Amino acid sequence: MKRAVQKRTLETRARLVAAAETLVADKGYEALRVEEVVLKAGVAKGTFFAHFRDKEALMDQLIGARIDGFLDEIETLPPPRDVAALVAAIEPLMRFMTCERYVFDIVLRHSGAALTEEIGPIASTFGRYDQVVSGWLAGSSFRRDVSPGLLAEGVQAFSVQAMALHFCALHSDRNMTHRLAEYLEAWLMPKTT
Amino acid sequence: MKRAVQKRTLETRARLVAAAETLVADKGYEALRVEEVVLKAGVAKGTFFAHFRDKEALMDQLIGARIDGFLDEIETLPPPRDVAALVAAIEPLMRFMTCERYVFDIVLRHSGAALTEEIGPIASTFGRYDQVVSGWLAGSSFRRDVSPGLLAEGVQAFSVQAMALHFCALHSDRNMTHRLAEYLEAWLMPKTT
DNA sequence: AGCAAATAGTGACCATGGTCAATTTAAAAG
DNA sequence: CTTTTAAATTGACCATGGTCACTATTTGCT
Repeated sequence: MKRAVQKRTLETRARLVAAAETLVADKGYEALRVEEVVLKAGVAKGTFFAHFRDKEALMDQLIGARIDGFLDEIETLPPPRDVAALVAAIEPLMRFMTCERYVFDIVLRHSGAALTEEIGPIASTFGRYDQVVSGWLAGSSFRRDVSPGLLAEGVQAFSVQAMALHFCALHSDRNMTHRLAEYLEAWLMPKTT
Repeated sequence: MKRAVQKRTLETRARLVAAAETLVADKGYEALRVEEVVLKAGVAKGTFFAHFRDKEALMDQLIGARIDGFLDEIETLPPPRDVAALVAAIEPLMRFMTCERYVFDIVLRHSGAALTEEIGPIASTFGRYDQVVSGWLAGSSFRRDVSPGLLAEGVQAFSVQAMALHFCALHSDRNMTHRLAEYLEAWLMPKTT
């Protein structure tokens, strides 16, 4: 027989998340230790793993929540008229995703859902992202020879590429958006003869 | 005063790599344990870390070597005339990179060099890959409105995307190459009106 | 209320990657 | 050949994520 989740459960979970968020705000994602989280939340270590499969599951949730926040912002924007506007729209999100190498690694690892039924927070945001960009591209002045869905996947692929290159010392910080703009210009507005 | 590397050093390193390769061949990359490697190589644990910064550095080397092998093959091929040929050429490499999720994660994490001077084996192979594809695209019948270098970066971005989606249960195994073909058709031969 | 079943929480314990002061070995100097 | 010095090796030790048998609590039933 199945029972409803107890209030206690929600509280504990909330305390764990709150503790983790505080610690992250203080020292960043990479420095987060499960030990510190449970200490701050006032629960035993085992409890943590009763709520999260592993440390990454917590990260998935924390980071996914942040990404969702950025997507909320993005959704309020009008459809971009050109590549520059598109890049400007998603720049804050990209900045967050590359705020730490560790964060970017986690985002990458979770961007594709591991299993169909087990779509995590970050994987969901990628779906949302695709949705938003598809919508933008559907009624735009960008190329029309391929579907908006495919176009959006391409935007995602190039965004990831631009972020990945951001971590090479060769390519300096502010080049990330320039690089993306160059990619998207070629992707969304090919000038083939 | 600096001294030349001792023969002993090379031998030890070779034994470590050989032991690791055997173990990987037997149980795969993810199951590799440092403990087992040093046991098989007949050295102490500390010795391992005197030769490799961490376990990932070993993985970088092992996987990088394999990728180089695939690139050797690829380089013997004639420049592909169309997208299908291009995809067919790089398919074996993609298959290897996605043979384990763990392998793909490592490849991703190392594909961009961490520091300019610290370009690891995998990062080098990505440079080589770009080189090869650029060469192919330079004198081809694909689009010419953007540089071969940029085109090659796009091929890389789409390859990564296709491989990443490969791990979603939604997209079945043999769809990886189809997906890539679709991307590259749109990327390399845009039919904009 | 009192009991039974399901759920939540605990903390000692384990697995494994990684460190480092001490030791051994090889090469150069005298 | 001895001494000196740099390099290589060692293994006890640590850090940290993760497990699990056991205890505690809540919920539903009679």
